[in-house]
Amino acid sequence: MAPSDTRTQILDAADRLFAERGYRGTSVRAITDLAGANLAAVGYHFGSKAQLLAAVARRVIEPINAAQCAGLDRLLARTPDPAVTDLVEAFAGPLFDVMPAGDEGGARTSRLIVTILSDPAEEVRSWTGPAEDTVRERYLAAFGRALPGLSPEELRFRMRGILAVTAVDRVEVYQRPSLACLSPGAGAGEAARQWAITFLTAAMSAPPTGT
Amino acid sequence: MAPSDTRTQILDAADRLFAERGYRGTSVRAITDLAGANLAAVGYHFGSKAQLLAAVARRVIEPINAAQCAGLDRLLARTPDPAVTDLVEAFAGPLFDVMPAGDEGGARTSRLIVTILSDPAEEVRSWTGPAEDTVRERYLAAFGRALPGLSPEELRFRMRGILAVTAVDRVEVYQRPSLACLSPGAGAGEAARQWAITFLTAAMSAPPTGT
DNA sequence: GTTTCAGTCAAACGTTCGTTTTAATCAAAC
DNA sequence: GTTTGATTAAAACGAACGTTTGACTGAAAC
Repeated sequence: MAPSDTRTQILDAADRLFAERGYRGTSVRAITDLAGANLAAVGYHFGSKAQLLAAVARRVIEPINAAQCAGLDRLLARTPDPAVTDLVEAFAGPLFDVMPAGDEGGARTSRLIVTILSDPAEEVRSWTGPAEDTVRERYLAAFGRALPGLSPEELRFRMRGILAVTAVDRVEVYQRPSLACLSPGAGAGEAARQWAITFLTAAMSAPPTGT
Repeated sequence: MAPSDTRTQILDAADRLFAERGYRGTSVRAITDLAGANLAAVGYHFGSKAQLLAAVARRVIEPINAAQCAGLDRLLARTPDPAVTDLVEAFAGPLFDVMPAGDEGGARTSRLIVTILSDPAEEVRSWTGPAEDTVRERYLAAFGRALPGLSPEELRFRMRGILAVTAVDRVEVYQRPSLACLSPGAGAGEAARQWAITFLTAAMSAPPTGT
């Protein structure tokens, strides 16, 4: 058996409940109940509720960061100056690829990410490591070469737009399933992915705003 | 004196604290302390913490909705088929105009809006009225005429993108002031407004994604 | 002068929270 | 068979929460 099966079952339960109810809206008791574990197991395996959230966050975000990094490496191996479309796809694509078992097309995971990223509490945002900043800086440099004439400030603004569009769209669909345009399954996620790439490529390629 | 000065002071305090710490992260005691009022005043004037949030939400969102509606009316009075740029500006502009006294360029109000919109709790999202859906449907129809060939589903996706970009950008700046590109004040907000219009006009005008 | 009533106040209610403590469990090591 | 060390279990901890209560206030109404 894996090192302490309860540990991963708690991670799974916390993953789901944090996404559905937020960090403060989820009690440790609710997590251990869903995981079929004892209340004290969270303290034993993770130390505290905040450290449990950090573990959940790392488990879901690290693969995305790795995929974004690998995608950029793949592009740069071909040409030193990739096209905007390719950069957009390499950066935003991994956000659509996360879909663990039981996740409705990755929407629940997206909900978890937004929950973590948008929570104002310090303890919720303090899980982050240096890897996230590194990959963002690398894409920033690549986009800067693909879009000469764009001021660094406006470029940063546009990169924030990429994250906003990819994350928020799927969150809304998750919260209000009536918004789901297509039947659930692989089809819906794939359509949203293509829409996002179209939308964001056009947005990123816009001429610079006059200062 | 206005009808119960404590009432508006509680509204102001709740506005600030909900934006800074979220709904669940803000205790009624913290609100009444900041407002200089008694703990029971919230129950007396609003009924409950959830109803206080609803009052705060209505107070901040209603002017935005009215401005969006008026802007569309103004455009439609000139021509039945406004350009995409004008529609983007009329829709996204009011989100940049909200800056009550003490708000750092409207960033705190944006934070409040995102807090309300992204909170998973039912009681937080249940403040909404029919006015919000109405104005969105009107813009949807106007964008549909300006962008023929776009499927209704992709059009809805793009409209969600508008909200995502305008809201999320300013939230991030609010949470991490180090991201602020320009010196604070009227200049920073105005630059972001122009960047957003450029970004979103290009995105909305993109040719339809092949099905 | 008395009544009235919206508003304020201190105090307490019962509940839920995250965390800690202490004892029980159980397979592997010796 | 006993010891060991990691894991689980039950119970309790103090603190913080939203809400309610009942007394108090002070100016207007009569």
